[in-house]
Amino acid sequence: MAPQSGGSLRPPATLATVARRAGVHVSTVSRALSPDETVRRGVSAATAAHIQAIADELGYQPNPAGAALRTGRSQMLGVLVPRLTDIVLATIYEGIDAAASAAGYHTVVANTGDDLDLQHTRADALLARRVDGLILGDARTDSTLAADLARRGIPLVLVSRRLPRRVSVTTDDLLGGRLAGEHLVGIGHRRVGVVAGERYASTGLERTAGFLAAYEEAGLVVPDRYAVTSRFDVAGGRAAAEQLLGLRPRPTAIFAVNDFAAIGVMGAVRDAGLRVGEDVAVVGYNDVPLAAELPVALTSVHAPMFDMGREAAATLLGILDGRPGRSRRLPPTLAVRASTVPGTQDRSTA
Amino acid sequence: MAPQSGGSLRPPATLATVARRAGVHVSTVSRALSPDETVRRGVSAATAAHIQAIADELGYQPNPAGAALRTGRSQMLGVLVPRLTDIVLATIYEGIDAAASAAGYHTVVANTGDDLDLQHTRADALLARRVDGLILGDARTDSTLAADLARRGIPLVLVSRRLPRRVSVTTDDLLGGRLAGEHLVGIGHRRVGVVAGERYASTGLERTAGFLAAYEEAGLVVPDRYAVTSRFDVAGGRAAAEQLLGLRPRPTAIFAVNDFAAIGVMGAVRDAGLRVGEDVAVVGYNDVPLAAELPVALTSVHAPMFDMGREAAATLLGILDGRPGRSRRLPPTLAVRASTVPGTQDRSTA
DNA sequence: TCCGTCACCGCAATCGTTTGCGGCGGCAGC
DNA sequence: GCTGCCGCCGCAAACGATTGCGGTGACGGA
Repeated sequence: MAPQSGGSLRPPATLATVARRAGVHVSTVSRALSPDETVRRGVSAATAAHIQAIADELGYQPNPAGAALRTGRSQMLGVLVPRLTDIVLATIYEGIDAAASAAGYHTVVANTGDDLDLQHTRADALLARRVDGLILGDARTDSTLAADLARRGIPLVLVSRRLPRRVSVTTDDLLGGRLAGEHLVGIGHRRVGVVAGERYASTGLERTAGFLAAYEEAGLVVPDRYAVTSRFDVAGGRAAAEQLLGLRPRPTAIFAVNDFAAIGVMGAVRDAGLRVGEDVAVVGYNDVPLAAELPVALTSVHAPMFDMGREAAATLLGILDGRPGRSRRLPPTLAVRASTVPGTQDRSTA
Repeated sequence: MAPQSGGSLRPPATLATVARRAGVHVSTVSRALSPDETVRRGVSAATAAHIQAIADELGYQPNPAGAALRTGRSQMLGVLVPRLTDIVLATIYEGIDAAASAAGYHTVVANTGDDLDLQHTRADALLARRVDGLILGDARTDSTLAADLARRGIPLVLVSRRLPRRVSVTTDDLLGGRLAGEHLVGIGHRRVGVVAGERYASTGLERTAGFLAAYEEAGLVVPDRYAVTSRFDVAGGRAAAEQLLGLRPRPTAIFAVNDFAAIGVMGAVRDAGLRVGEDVAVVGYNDVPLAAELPVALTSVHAPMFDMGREAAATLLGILDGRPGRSRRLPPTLAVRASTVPGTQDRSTA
């Protein structure tokens, strides 16, 4: 292990070092320095202060290996994501890490690329590291991973995507899809297409369902072939949009369940010689920072990604403390921009 | 600690468990299961196989806390980045993690937001976790952090940004800037502007220097006021570009040391009623995936971000093994697109 | 037959922390 | 003055893995 802050190049201070200097037993030092207040009460205020001073002077930092060995808890959380280069997951992860480190936990993250085998492999690697719990950002409806982990008693919280009987923190994707649908209905689009994302992700499924529900309630039905699955990236959105734009009658608006897919849609619209916002309206989902910066600013369902991460971590920490975990669906809002209402600068329903 | 893979809900198997079942001493099990081949040779092939079989059957996973306590090494690397939501750093981090996990190491990452205090705080938190070494993705020329860590003997590698006397893995930013400059010179731009990034980052400084050198060698001098500092994000690029476009004579091309700044530049160009690529050429740096997908595809200096991360991790692992660390500058290439040569689909010098 | 060599394995200490238990005072109550 | 209580602290046993050292047995050579 690397030399620590205690001094230039000597071995880091331990409880024993502090104890010797303070003229007390290591157990007393351990108690005096405990974060747990009830434990700290086991030592008098005077000696506690004395020990604290010496610990500071020596730059004492508890060795997590020793603590983990004794307590059986590593103070680390594992996080699985499809990929960290996706800004949505990266933002969620930042929220997770913020909440975790505020509680004295560290997080270890791993990419799975939405690959079924890799999910298991990476989860096992994290568990081999003895993480205290897991946050899954890549739950798939066609995977047994979450169920397996739950059966093994691993403290577990899903984020971003949901699964039937598991604790999860997501946006209210049904509502988000509905917001998008109501918006397009409201501005007069009667023939619309949906870029629905991967069929194994609850996000795409529910956003699509909410969107279609809004249309149904308006008495408009969206034929099946106007809703196509897709990858979540730019290329996926582009391919799906090309398919939709080939339909007759051509849709006058397209809802993509993900901003990057929406960017792909915009590209396909341009390539077809049509104008985004004028000829074809486009709505995305998540409202990533880039959405407002595009040449034609993208109307998007705003999702509180950072908050989702924070809540997910808080929920998992609660479970580790023995409190029951409850699923939450954070409310999305709609940010209307030029891709559906040309001339709009930026306004947001909130 | 969470129940492990060994069984449904019983405590995870330990060396002792395996030893008892195998009828040997724990030390023999430890040796038989060691990743180090020379250690493994201390036990006969027969017993090793027997032990291995039982370990597999029991799903034995070594407890890292025990190993870390004894060996003094945690098999964890700490990584500091400005922010993980920056796809450049996220990609570099993926490279780091790929190399680290292939070598049996885990990585712990922390955001510093390029904040001087936070850099120290987060580094200390990582060291308190007893990481075996540190990779700094947020080195600043005006910070003493790297020097402090080096003085304390912490194994250290910089990535993305350089610092004079430290081991680093970066792209050859001087060359990258030069490629951008030579390209613009070559297509006839004589009056150019530079969005130079933050003055504390070697990336912006060297990319700018390389760019200016290319112009000097062409006998063209870029006046000081045509090179402005900026933040690295879209808004920063936009603000800087507004300033540049206000100059007379107006530059006919702008080089931004970062793709997101370049996107901001493109926005400012449009807002000024000019056409990107036609009236004002724009060049970015890094060649993030989005660059090729923009409505006007962005010419950009391609940087091997994933490889940088992988090399940085490999270098740090080498240092941990006692090998001397050597700095590397990976060669960038230029991807020419429509933002400088209208009509270009996509071609890349490689 | 005896000794030396070597391969294989066990012994036990050690890393640093936490925590149940017990001891030792001092103080109050009777 | 004795007993009981309680606040404060020390003792020692864990937790799980690694490793220097020494022991045991087999085997070969003389």
